[in-house]
Amino acid sequence: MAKSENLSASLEDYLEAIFNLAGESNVARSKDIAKLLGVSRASVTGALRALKQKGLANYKPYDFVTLTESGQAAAAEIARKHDILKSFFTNVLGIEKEVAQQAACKAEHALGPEVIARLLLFIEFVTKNTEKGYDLADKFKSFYKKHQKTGGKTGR
Amino acid sequence: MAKSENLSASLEDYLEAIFNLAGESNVARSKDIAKLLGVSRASVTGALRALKQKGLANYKPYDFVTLTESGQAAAAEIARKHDILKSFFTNVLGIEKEVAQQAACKAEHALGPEVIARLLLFIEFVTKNTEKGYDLADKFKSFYKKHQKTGGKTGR
DNA sequence: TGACAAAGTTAGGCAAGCCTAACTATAATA
DNA sequence: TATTATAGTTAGGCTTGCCTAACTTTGTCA
Repeated sequence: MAKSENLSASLEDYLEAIFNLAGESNVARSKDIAKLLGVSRASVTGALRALKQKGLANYKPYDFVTLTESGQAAAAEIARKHDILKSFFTNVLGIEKEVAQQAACKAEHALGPEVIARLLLFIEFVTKNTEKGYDLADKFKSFYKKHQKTGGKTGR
Repeated sequence: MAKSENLSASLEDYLEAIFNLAGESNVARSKDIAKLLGVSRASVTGALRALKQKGLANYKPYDFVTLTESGQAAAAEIARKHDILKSFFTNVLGIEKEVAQQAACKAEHALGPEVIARLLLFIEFVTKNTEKGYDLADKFKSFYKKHQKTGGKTGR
């Protein structure tokens, strides 16, 4: 099983992009990957070769891209984590979608698997607490607003 | 004022290392920086030149390193954030010190200033909640333990 | 003071990722 | 089917950040 830990942050981005594109339209075109990631088509070619070499993508020059089984699995796992993180960033921290997405993409590699695992759990915990009526996200939002007014040093 | 956003993750690490070393012994030697960051002395030389060029370090070949005023300020800010993050990772998430330190160092650049600012605020909020008797960290710890026993998919 | 060790620097290389420009393959249509 | 546009690839280059090996400077001590 290909572990995502072997993947560079950059390759993870490509993998996730392919996964998402393939999910939407069943087709991942080089051009769209490039656009989605804001990168040149040439860079995509390089990445595809790398993903193929790692056994994550079925790649033939001048053809559509699909993910191998382990590529699928890795991508799904990456996407799952990103979604959780993103929702924490947006729903709890109140961050804008775009920014949250970006941050979620980079988080795993930066923080490392242990911190991420625990953080995901923490988010789950916070979410459950919310359901029970102790709405942490809401409470935090008031806190944040108050903090803004009183000119907290942490805010921008 | 030199903003830390202009600094690469790597240079931030060097800056913080110098700051910490200088704090302890008032002297930052190339050798110690190298050791602290797990990097060759040659790499340190390169980083010092970069920091000087950015006006953050007073650097002369074959001499000790000190930080300029803006270097000090930037380093202090970086260190402050790292400390907060680290304490969240260790105290709330229950991550090991070393790992937490590493993650904290990389977090800012990966997550970006907005997410970090909000996250620091969130940590502050959680901490305050703790003081009021609703000990989130503690509650999370039980949650985590329970989750471990029941074989959660998010855990390691 | 002269020789040696330690600290620091320079030179040269490597890998990852990105770019642009030029080329090739594919597809679409007159 | 020949032409042309579009997608994809290749070639060559740049930057960042790291490395090792060899060299220089500095400091120590006999």
